[in-house]
Amino acid sequence: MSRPTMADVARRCGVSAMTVSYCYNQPDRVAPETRRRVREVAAELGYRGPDPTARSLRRRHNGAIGVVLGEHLAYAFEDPPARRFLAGVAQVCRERGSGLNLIPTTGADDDVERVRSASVDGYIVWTTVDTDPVLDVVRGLGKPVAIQGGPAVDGARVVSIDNRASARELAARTFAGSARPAVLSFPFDRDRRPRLETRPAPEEVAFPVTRARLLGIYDHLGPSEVLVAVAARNDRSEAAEIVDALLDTGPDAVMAMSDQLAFAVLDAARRRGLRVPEDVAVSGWDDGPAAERAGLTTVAQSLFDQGRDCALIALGDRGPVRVAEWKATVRATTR
Amino acid sequence: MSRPTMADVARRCGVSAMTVSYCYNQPDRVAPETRRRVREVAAELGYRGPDPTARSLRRRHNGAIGVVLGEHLAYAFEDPPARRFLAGVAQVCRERGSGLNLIPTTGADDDVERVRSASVDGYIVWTTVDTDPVLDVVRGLGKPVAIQGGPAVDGARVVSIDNRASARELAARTFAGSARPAVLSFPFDRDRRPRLETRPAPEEVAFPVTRARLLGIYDHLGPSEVLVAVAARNDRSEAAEIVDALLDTGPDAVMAMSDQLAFAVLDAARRRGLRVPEDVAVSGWDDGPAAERAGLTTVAQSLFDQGRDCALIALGDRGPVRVAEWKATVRATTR
DNA sequence: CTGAAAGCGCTTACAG
DNA sequence: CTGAAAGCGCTTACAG
Repeated sequence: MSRPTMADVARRCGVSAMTVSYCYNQPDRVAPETRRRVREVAAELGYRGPDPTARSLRRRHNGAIGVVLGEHLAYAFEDPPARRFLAGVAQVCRERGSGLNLIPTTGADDDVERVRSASVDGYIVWTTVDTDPVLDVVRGLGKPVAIQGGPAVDGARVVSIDNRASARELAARTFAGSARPAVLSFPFDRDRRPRLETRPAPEEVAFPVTRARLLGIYDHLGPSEVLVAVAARNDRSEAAEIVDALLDTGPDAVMAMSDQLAFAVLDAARRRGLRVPEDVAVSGWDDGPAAERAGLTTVAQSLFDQGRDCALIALGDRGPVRVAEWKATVRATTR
Repeated sequence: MSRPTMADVARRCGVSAMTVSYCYNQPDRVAPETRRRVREVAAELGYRGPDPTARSLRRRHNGAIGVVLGEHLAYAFEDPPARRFLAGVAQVCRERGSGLNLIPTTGADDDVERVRSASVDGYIVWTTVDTDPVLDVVRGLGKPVAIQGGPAVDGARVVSIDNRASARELAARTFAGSARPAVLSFPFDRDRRPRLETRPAPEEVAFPVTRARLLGIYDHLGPSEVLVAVAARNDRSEAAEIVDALLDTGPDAVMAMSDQLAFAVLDAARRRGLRVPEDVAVSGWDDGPAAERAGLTTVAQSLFDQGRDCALIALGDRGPVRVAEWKATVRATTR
């Protein structure tokens, strides 16, 4: 006999399997003496408790949520906002005794199958492109789905700040008195091709969060021109090159779509001897711990709390989705 | 009918359940026309494929590994070495189409049950204390277990560098010409009480990695005295206070047990106007990307590769455990 | 190329 | 306080 099963313990013990089951699940229902004997035999046989998979099948409940990250997984451990978000998810998992299943996807064919075949009770999708096939899969599974940031799709609940409104307000702060405004944007789509564009059309942008922020910026700017640099990813050092290209055009104010990207602008400004905010105003998003230290003007939002909210949704909480809070935090990097 | 099952599809299609099963698992065995009809009916009914839990039970295989982290989970996303390790684990998971289950433990009573009831095929335990009850649980489950760093226990395979040998060699580099050597150590146990001790006994140390490094340092020092500062955790800013206490004693060389802790020493040295290495030599462990930038002398090891190795073990790979490689990388912070 | 049947290991509503 | 039985949804070796 390899691993002993509940039936083995029951047989050896002279009781029914259900009595053994109750010993683990509702010990109070079992006579103390019986319980003692069962535990003894279990120990003797090396039985360590009910098989989790069989239990999940029977109970129709896995005790785990799946978190879909549209990136190589190292990303989840590198990107500061993603980390804060996941920390929030993890906190709820702990409170609820739930498991946390990480499901990285990269746009490969097997993504969909890997997402579908995870034994989880609900899904959290980290913000992705409008047409991500993973969205269709998770919606059709009859399990709760929470999406951080967007896109908004039927059968899923979105946890996000109002990106457009926050962009509008931040633009007002960052571009005050600016003659040559510029934007350092997240990638527009999964291509992640870095580039410089003049007032790109919002329809070009496949990531809804990025699109909404661009729209908010346009709301503020009206019809005026604006240079938009597109970073390959949310990475301070990797953005250095595109930031250099942007600063070569001589902007006097740059709205970056994250603190990390804003730091990349501050780094480059320092290298060039530009004064901030006198020569160039800079702002970001997220208000991570580093933003305060750097005196960065930024949109504060709690990715941690959004992680918590997503986890609660994925675990089946019904209540209304509360719109995540944000606040423009004005510090020293803007005029 | 809530979610349709395989049997529903079969019935509606006029075939047996096993034919439907084959359509998903070995499509070639099914006649093209039958396959087409099954897919059609499945789509019509909203059947999205075999239930993962039922499949796991039947196949006796979950397609997932559990990673036990003896910390609040935010840690996994904050600690640089842990992140590199997990990135390595994640890479193997991707290659093998396996799931990745994060199981944070904090020493609470329910730890053991949460670990036991994860539906996984194997476990990875991130280095922990000798007496962690989780070790006994995972060993008794009849599933492969890999432990990063240690402790070494029966029924589990350890993936680690030779910490004692690396400490011996690093001590030789760091303490060359030193009259007042000191150590900035990881915590000794789960208490994580920061403190200053003079040559603490190795038996005091419940974390085997920390103990082995201390032993290696003593190997080099012989019977001489050495001051050991114990940090609460592997965190650059959090260590500032204990580092200050250490520097107040005027050491001329500090071996820190990680790059992060070494940076904490460099930070404090800079604040005090101490020259490195002239006034105080500093070294660390891990050789993360930041170490090279800082010119830090450190023990290079690939936590990423160790993550890969642990994942392969947890997935059932048999081959001999290769001892992880390390190399003392001497740069500018030592004499 | 397709099917009948057994069984993965458990839990639960119901009876006694 | 304990048990007989059904069933969670699937896969597989075997037969035809």
